[in-house]
Amino acid sequence: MTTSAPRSSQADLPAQYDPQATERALYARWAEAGVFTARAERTNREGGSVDPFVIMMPPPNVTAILHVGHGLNLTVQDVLTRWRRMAGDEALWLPGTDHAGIATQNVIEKQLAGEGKTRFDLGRDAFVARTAEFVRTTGGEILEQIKAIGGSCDWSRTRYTLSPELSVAVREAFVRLYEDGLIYRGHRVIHWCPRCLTSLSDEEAEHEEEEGKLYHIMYSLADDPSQGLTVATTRPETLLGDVAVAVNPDDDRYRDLVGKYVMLPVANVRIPVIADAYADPAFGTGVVKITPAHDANDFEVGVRHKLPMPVVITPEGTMGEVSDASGRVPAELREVDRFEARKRIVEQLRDEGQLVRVENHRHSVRHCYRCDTVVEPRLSDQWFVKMKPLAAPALDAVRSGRTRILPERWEAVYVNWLEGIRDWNISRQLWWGHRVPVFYCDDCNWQDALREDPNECPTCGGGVRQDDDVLDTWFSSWLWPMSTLGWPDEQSRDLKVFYPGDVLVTAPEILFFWVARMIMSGYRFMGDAPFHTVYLHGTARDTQHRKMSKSLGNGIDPLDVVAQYGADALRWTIVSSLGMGADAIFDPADLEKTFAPGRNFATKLWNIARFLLGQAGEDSVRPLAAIAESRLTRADRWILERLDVAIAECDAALGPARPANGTTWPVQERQRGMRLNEYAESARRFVWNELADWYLEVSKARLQSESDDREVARAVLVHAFDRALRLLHPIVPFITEALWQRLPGQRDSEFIARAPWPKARGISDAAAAEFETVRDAVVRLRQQRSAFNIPERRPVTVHVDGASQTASTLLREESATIERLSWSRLAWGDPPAGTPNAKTALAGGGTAAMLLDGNVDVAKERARFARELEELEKQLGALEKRLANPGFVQKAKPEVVGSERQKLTQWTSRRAQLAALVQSLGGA
RNA sequence: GGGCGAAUAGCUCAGCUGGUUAGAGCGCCUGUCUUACACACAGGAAGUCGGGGGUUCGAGUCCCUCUUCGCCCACCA
Repeated sequence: MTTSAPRSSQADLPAQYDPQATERALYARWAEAGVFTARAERTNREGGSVDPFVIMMPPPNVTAILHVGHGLNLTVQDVLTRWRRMAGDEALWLPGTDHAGIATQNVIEKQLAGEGKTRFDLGRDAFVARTAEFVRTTGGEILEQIKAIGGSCDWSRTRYTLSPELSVAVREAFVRLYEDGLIYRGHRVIHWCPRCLTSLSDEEAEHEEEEGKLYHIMYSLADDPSQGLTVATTRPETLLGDVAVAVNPDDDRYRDLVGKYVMLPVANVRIPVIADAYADPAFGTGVVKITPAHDANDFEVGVRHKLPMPVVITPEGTMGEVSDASGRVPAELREVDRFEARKRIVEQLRDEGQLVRVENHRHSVRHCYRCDTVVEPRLSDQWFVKMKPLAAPALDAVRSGRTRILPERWEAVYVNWLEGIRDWNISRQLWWGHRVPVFYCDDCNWQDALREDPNECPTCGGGVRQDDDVLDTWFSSWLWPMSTLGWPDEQSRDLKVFYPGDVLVTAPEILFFWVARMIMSGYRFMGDAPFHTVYLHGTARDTQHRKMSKSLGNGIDPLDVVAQYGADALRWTIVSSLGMGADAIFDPADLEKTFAPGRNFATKLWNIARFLLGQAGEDSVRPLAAIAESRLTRADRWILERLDVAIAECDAALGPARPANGTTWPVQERQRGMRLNEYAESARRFVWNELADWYLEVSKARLQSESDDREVARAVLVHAFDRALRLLHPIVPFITEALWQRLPGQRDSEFIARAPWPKARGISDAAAAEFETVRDAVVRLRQQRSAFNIPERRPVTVHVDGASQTASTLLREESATIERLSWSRLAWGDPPAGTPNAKTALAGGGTAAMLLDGNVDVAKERARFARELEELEKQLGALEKRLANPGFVQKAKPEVVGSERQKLTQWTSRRAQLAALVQSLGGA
């Protein structure tokens, strides 16, 4: 053994960890060594022996710099990926970005507006080129941000939804669905954003509750102006597009009027009174105005009754005679904004005495999810995907347990949505995106969806033109789990090896937009779901529980946190906050309060390493397996057992990585795992409260000795810390890697990032439990010192008496440890006569009574014990009652009853001890 | 309108199938610059588990109800 001074001491390591100096360089080394690159040949899908573990990163929008919500999403994925990589899987976390159709186009249009231009000034090609250029820089920045927070993505497989490769996939999917009759051109009322100038899917038009008005308007009978019908509407401006008023066929009030005509105010056209069950007699007046071109329900009525469908609102949201509306819009209302027109029309109705009354009316109004403009329902021609056939297998996936959704409650939401699914409007009147691959010949009316651009019309040889619209951005996203792996090339190696993947990590907001659709496309094109687990994490919110957003200015820039506290601190705080399904609350006004715990934890790890390197030295240590069990002390056995417990808890919290049978989640496993906060807490408790607070303190004396026991202590210490670093690496990858690299001893990998995940030793013995007694004794002595204000450094002698034989032996054997950790000296037997003493006692299994000398207040101490005794009596009474209860003994689980009995024994003896103490201290 | 979730220490939250004396971090109080760490150490105070009712031998945990907050869905003209 060596007694020379360690070659290196903690002087090498400054007192505090500096993430800035560490993180970037470490990341570069990982990347250079290809640690994050998935190797297909190692997997059992290609003759290798290990399972693949695949996570597809939800591609961030190229427009947005990352906020802490992204940080949360990415951290979860990275923790899982790093965990599985260490656990032996061939882990693939595939990164990429999303071209984000509307969002990106809006950004560029805003830029142009600043220059006093519109996209039409540039023209389509120039606009697309400019957007692509913008995306090149922002997209790159995002990927750098992911690296800064430690994301262990496989950068060799980075993808982009608008890349040539993925565009091929998008086109293939479109053409296949078109050929299968699942994509069709629909003429109907859709959601239209007058600001973005495009149609939106149902999901993109979000409901918002608003305080509105319900206007009651008189429509006079055409043949008898003295009579009329009162209709109720929230949108009077649409009356210009009215083609009928509807009453319920069973509504006696209006039966006689069906078939007659009314005069439409303002527009002054005759429209019929029709009978349709859509009119609800109980709502308003029971009479509905029918505006087929500007209301989805009215459109249905219009179709049923073969009514004309005049469009009276322009794409820009102003009033106008767009189609079939000749003579309906008065000249003074043309080009007037719809909300201004509403005011004017109401005024006019009031003036003409047609406005019966106005009442307040709370209702929800749809808004554009990108710009918040009130959406206008408009009759238009759009491309739709028929969803019912796609939804069926996706429903079955979740019902059967092929794919689970966590937290479980979202499964019901998912099922509910899919059961009522409606067709998906996929065409957008934008320029930024995948162009609809449908071509037309204006000469012979030929039309088809094609994989390759045609030069001429295949039917008549005439010129062809491509559809002007682009596809919903989600039409590329929904293919992500397969397009990123090479689909539609069925021979693609990555596709064969890494599809289907494992876990999808995202926020609940895009369950419908994205998750459900990926499952649908997975079944449609690959015949299987793309993942077996959907983990929906909470939303990042501020302390007022408001969603963090750019507009509210309450966001946190993860890079700020990285700069101030380090990536590990950011990740630690995030993971600690990840209760299953719970939102994560961060305080943007107090980063210190929010992220200091993570930084402090990193510093703690750093200092454990400083101690280890300084006290234990960097000389090689024996592997634990080379040390005979008999050489291990109680403390050694205890910390090794605690390590086993920590490993077991971490494994249980993270849960099964995949269903046991590989395909379907059994009921008992379906909700297990993915408790990242519990995993973090277990690991933290082990390394801080057990390893650092106790084992390390206990080892100090041994490490300073020159006996062979020093080598044992070094071996155990290094082993335990090594395993702790491994357990923590997925959460705090940088500092664990930095420290692990310096650890003396055996290396079973070049990087901790690829080192094997810890396994429990599975050895447990009574000696480990005995250390708990030692710990109890130390704690009790410290409490006494504190209670009696005896300074820590002041030596006191503790006289032990009344101990049971076993406890006495144990305490004698461990007295050096107890003395050291409690700054006390143990002596056996009664104190010298005449010393002013106070009795005290040790807790737990050590039943020894002790005397603590010094100038202590006997009465005060007696009172303390009396209080403790009183409390114990109460608890003991309840316990005795419970154990005397036949119901409990018969019905409770045997192990519960057993532990209660054991407790009774312990408490009873403690009671006797306390009673004796109180008495000996002069108590009544 | 339909559905779902939350309410536990001053703050942010754990507490998984009902069963130790309900836990953690931060904050607070007392002491300590103990040769790894004051971003730390030791000790401590602090909770009628939102209100009410019920089931049970036993309820923070299950059921009903009320209150407050939040989310999702919706063809409330």
